[in-house]
Amino acid sequence: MDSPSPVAPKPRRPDAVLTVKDVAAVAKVSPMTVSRVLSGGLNVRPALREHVEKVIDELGYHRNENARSLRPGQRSGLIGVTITNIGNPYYAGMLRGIEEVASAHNRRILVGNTNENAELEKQLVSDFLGRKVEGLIIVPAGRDARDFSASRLGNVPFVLASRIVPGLDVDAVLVDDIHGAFDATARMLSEGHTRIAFLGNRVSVSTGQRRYEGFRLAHERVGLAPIEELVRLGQQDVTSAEQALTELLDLEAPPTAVFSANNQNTLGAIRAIVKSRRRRSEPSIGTADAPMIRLFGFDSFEFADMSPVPLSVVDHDARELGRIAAEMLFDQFNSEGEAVTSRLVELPVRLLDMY
Amino acid sequence: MDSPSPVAPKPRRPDAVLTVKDVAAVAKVSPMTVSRVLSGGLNVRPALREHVEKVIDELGYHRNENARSLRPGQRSGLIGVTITNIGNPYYAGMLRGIEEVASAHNRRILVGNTNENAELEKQLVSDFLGRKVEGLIIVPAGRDARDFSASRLGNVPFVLASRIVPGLDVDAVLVDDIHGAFDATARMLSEGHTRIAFLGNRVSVSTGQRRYEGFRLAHERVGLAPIEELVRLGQQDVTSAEQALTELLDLEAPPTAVFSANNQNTLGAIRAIVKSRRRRSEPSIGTADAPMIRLFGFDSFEFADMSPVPLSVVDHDARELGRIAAEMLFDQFNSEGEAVTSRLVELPVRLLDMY
DNA sequence: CTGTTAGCGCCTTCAG
DNA sequence: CTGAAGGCGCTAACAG
Repeated sequence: MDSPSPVAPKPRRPDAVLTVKDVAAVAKVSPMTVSRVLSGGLNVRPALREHVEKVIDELGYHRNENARSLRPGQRSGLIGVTITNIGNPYYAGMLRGIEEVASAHNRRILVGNTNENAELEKQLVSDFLGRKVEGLIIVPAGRDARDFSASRLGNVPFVLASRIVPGLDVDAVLVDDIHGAFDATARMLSEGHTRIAFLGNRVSVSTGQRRYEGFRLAHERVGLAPIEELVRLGQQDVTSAEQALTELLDLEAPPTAVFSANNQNTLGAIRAIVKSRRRRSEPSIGTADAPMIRLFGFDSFEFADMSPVPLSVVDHDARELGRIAAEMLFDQFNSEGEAVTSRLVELPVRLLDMY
Repeated sequence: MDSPSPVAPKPRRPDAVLTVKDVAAVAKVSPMTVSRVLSGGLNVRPALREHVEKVIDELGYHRNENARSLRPGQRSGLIGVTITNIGNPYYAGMLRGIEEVASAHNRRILVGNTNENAELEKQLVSDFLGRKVEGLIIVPAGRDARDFSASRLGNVPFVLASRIVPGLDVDAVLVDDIHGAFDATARMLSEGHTRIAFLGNRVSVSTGQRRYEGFRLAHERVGLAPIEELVRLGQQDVTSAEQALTELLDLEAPPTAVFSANNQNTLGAIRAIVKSRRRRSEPSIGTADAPMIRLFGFDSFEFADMSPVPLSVVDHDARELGRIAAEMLFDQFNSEGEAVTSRLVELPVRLLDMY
């Protein structure tokens, strides 16, 4: 291929990585001069600086950031992010927002998937701390506040994203779950629905709890209460959600409306509705004889507007949530040692009709 | 100076991060013993080991991995991943696959978003190299093979994922675009369709080019050629795809079938078809008078099986693609200096009928 | 089994 | 403007 190599670098070992010394040797200057050039070359004679820069480029040298961060006062430039499921499009959006802000602050992100496993989360955090991350953004899988104590976290600034941990008073950004669920439910109630099903995930997850709370409060406001036999919790995937709603639709007195508290449950609900109508040979669109069930889901998803079932969603921007979480973290960097009142941001939602 | 206080650790500066020395001082052993305990404590008296472990835990000490990786022969435990758009669910799936394998090998991942920007990509890679990543997995935004030369990449092992760079002979994992498009097209041809539209994105992206090639080859095999007026390239979003197909459907001799080369185009196609039938007051299902147009799309999506238009897809698993890319990278680690024949893995696809 | 020494790559400090 | 010395946290190699 191409090898008009003008200068033959002679690293000590053939496979060894280049160091400032190697560059210095080739450029015939001291390592210190190379170091200065790398840091902007403010106090270096312009001609020399250019010469050194050329050598750096020719050799393909990259400064060792790890060694650099070893010196006291130096920052590692790393932010640790742990997510319960990176494959989830929702968290992908969030990650994108985090990356965006981190990049703008010239930081890189270390990403770990906790798979909803608190033990794994602890290990990842510990590893990240070992890599001297400057801060952490965590979608908590664990529910034990002690695991997130300042000492366990090496006094590193951190922010909880999307979920909170009970009893843990720290910076966090959440979706406004309660208002979102409240508004959606209130709307269905105002449309005349009184038998509204609730499909949610484990209440032990803070979002699940908060969304159910909004659902309950909306009923309370009009002097009603959720109908227990129509409340199904704990569906973590599309299949179990589909099954749950199928069962409800087969009841003597089925629900006339459904609130699904997250994507998986919304998708399952749509499938259950479509299949149920097919099974009963009902038309795919609502009619006087066979009115379409009212469906409201928390969180939008890709192609929600292509849903075969009319659908409204409580929407928000995961990417924005990620951005805010990251901004909060960088805020903490700038207010070292100041008042430590923790902030809770609740990202506003909007109701969207996808039909 | 200070009286022996057995419990209270005395770090040099109040906010300084703990080091092995601090632990050693509190545990009343040498730093070396602490180091040994941290590395598994093989040659340490069990009682002493437990004592040290306890101190480590109480103090909340975390070993500095950056300092550790400074020693020669030590690995950084980092893999760099650059992706053109982390927010894209497709790449989120891929990232998950990568993380899964990296984790299994006890490596962490540094993730960067290149936003389809070759310059940004170069900067990210350079930064990652500075952090001494052991390897790189890249979804290339750039198309200049020189940017990926071994010297530019610091001789770090790397793998291209999802796309290739022309003229760059390195390990890569791709979807089997050509066969996928070929098989899909062949099937439509065997069903009797001869006027098949093609909706694709920029041919400059390797996947776009390869998918068109499969489309062309399938025609060639039966002695036909793609009909140029039915080929529309360059639609990057749902709206432009919808518009492109709408135009085709309004031709004197419209296509009887459509091959859409990616998600965005498939969704646009579905919309165009649904609206076109509505506009002409044709029933939403195919009839003898108004037969449904045949639609085949590359890549599946969340609601494919609920499409209002009968649809087949060329499906594959992005997570599996990520896994394979990571496996290939770790293979390279294990075959340092061996034969450097680069491997191209083409992930098999499967045709699915979603009706 | 435990401790001492030295040096990884870089940059702050201080001399020249 | 340039260079030399020293030390960041850690652990191989070598004592003891």
